[in-house]
Amino acid sequence: MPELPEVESLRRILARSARGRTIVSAAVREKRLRRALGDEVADSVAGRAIVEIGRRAKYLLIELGGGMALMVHLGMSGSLTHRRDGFDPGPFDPRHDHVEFALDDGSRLVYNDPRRFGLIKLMRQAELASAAELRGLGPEPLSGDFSAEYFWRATRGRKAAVKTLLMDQRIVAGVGNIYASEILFRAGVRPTRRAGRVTRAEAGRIAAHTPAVLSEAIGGGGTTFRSYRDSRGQPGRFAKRLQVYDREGKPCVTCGAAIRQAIVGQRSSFYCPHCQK
DNA sequence: AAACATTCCTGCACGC
DNA sequence: TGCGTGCAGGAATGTT
Repeated sequence: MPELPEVESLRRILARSARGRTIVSAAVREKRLRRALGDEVADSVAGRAIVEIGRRAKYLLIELGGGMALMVHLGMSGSLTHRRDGFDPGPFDPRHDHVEFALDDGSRLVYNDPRRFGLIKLMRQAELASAAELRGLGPEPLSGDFSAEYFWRATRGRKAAVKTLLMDQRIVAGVGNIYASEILFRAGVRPTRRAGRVTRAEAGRIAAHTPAVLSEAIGGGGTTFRSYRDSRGQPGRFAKRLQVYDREGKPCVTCGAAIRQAIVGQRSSFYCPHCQK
């Protein structure tokens, strides 16, 4: 679920609902996430204000008072919900409410993650830029830094499938499995194509459609494929607008040909055999 | 019951 | 030969 659009939607909602609040206390019920949570996290965040909510790639960056910051990654199945009295838990199994932050207005920020592939890490704000998770990330696709020329250069000589490179966080930050298929459909390039064989024009279309698809998805509040919910517990509305993902055998929205599925780099990929070369 | 929205690690092949 | 890089495959895990 959580690729860049879902994390950005989350960031925007939290910036309105939680920024400026103070964390009164925190409780860690399960610290075995992708990496074990440090024991000091709960005590260290208590009393700190939530100053700003940022994002880099698929990482949510919560700036706290006193020069500290929380780095949050949702993995495959994570969610961070802002709950107050009357919050409908919906699909959230309370057994997977692993970390909870109580805020000064009585609301709670709850990190829920059934598969525990996610990450919560407390660090000094000054250390963020050099953090192992963020160092080495490619350009942000919505910043304009992910240009046609850049992608063209990045693909030269590469034998891996173009979809694999589009999902490589070192090449461009934030594109995951769902949006990679959507971007390549709009660009008219098959996900299986060797990256080194992508033409300059195709690289240009991919670079152009990447921010376009991601922006549209953010506008729709992200994509709910199975269980994703935003911080208010709402599903994303972009799933209705997916043109190829999870549509194997269904007609292409452009030409009517049956959408095909292929495994590329271990990941399920979808494309139109007629529109994508 | 096979598949899965993400990332990290290992091991092999290749080229300089 | 040795080293770095690219790439494939698998692992982590619970749910549907």
